[in-house]
Amino acid sequence: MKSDGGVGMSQGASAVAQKSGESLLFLTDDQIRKGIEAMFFAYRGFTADPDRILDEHGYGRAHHRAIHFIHRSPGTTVNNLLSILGVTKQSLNRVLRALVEDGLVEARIGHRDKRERHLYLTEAGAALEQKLSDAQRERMRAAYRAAGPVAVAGFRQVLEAMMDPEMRRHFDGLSDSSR
Amino acid sequence: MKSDGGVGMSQGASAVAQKSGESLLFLTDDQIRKGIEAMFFAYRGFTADPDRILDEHGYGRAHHRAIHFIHRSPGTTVNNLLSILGVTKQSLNRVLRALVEDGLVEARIGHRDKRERHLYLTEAGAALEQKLSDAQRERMRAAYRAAGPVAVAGFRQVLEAMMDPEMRRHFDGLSDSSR
DNA sequence: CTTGGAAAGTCAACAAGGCTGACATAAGAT
DNA sequence: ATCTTATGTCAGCCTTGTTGACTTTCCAAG
Repeated sequence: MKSDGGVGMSQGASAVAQKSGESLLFLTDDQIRKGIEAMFFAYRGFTADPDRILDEHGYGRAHHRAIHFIHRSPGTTVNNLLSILGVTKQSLNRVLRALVEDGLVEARIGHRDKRERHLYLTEAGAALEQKLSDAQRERMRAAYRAAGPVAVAGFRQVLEAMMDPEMRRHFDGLSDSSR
Repeated sequence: MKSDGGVGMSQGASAVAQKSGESLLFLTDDQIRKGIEAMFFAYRGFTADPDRILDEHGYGRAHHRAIHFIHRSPGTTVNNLLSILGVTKQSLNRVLRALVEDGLVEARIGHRDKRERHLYLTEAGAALEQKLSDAQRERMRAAYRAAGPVAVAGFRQVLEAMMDPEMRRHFDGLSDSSR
C-alpha cells in the first residue's frame, strides 16, 4: 500500500501530506475509519436506554423524537416539527395521532392562524419525557465525566461540523434562549 | 424551576456541584441535552451520503453495514457478523442473500468447520464499498479538518465512553492489527 | 458409531416506521 | 372568488427489524 514514500493511497485525500510542519496524522483513512465505526457503535449505546423504556410503553424511536422536540419547543407547529425531524407528514402524523390519543400530547388549534396545530406535552407526556431523557442523559453524563471537559468540547465541535447545514440551523435554533 | 439559588433542577445529578475547584459546567443538564441533540443531527449527516448512493443501487443501510464489516474483516463468519451488527440471523440473512445473489459478497464454506460460511467481498462488492466509504469518509474528513486534532481526540474519547461494553469490545477488536 | 448440540439456512408471519400518491378541509392571502 | 398553505387521512408499498418453527450439516462427546 505504500508506493511512493508512504504517501498515495488509493482514493484521493488519504495521504498524510506533511503540510507546513503540522502532522495531520488524524486525517489518515485509518483514523477516519475508526471515527466512522465509533459513531456506529456509540449511536447504538446512545439509543439503547430510551429504546428499552419506549418498548415497555409500546412506542418506538419515532415517538421519542417527537416527544423530545415538542418538549424542547412547546407550542411548535406540525410543519416545524416536520422540518426538524426530516420525515413526511404521513409518517409524523401516524406517530402524533398515537401520542394524542394516548393523552401524551395536546394539539391546540392556533389562535392567530387557525390552520396550525400547536403541540404541547400533557402531564403524562412530560412524565415520559423525563423518564426517557433521564435515562439518555445518565449515559451521556457518564461519558462526559469519563472523557472530561476538553474532550466534550471537541466532541461537540466534530459533531457540529458533521451536520448538514440545514440541520445545523435547526440545532442552533434550538439553543436559542428565546422562547 | 430555579428554587435554591439557581442550582437544583428536577432530576438527580443535574446540579453543578462546584467540586474541589473544577467547574464541571460541562455536566449540566443543558450541556448534556445539547450533546444529545448534536448526536441526533450529526448522525443524520453521518448517514446521508451513503444513503443516497445505496438508494441508487437499490440497497439500504443494512446492506451498507454488512458490506462495511465484511470489508473490515474479510473471511468473518455469519455468527461473528451477527454479534457485531446486533440483529437476528433472519434479518441478516435476508440482506446477505441479496448481496450474494447480486454478486457483491461471496460466502465460502469453512475448511476447518464446514458449517461456517466465511464472507468475502467480490470485486464488485469491494467497488461499492469504496464508493460508500469514500463518501462517508469525505464528510468525516471535512469535519475532522474543521475541528482539528485535539477536538478529534475528544470526539473519539466521548464516543468510546458512550458505547455499551460489549460494543466497545467489538470496536477494540476491529482495531487489532492481528489478522 | 451414534447422538447431542452448534452453525447456518429457510419459511411464514408480523410490526414499526419510512415512503409516494391522491384527496379533503379549513383558513389565510391575494 | 380564487390561490395557496397547513393539516389530516386513506391506501399501498418497501426496508428492516422481530418471533417461532423446522431442516440440514457436521463437529464432538459418549
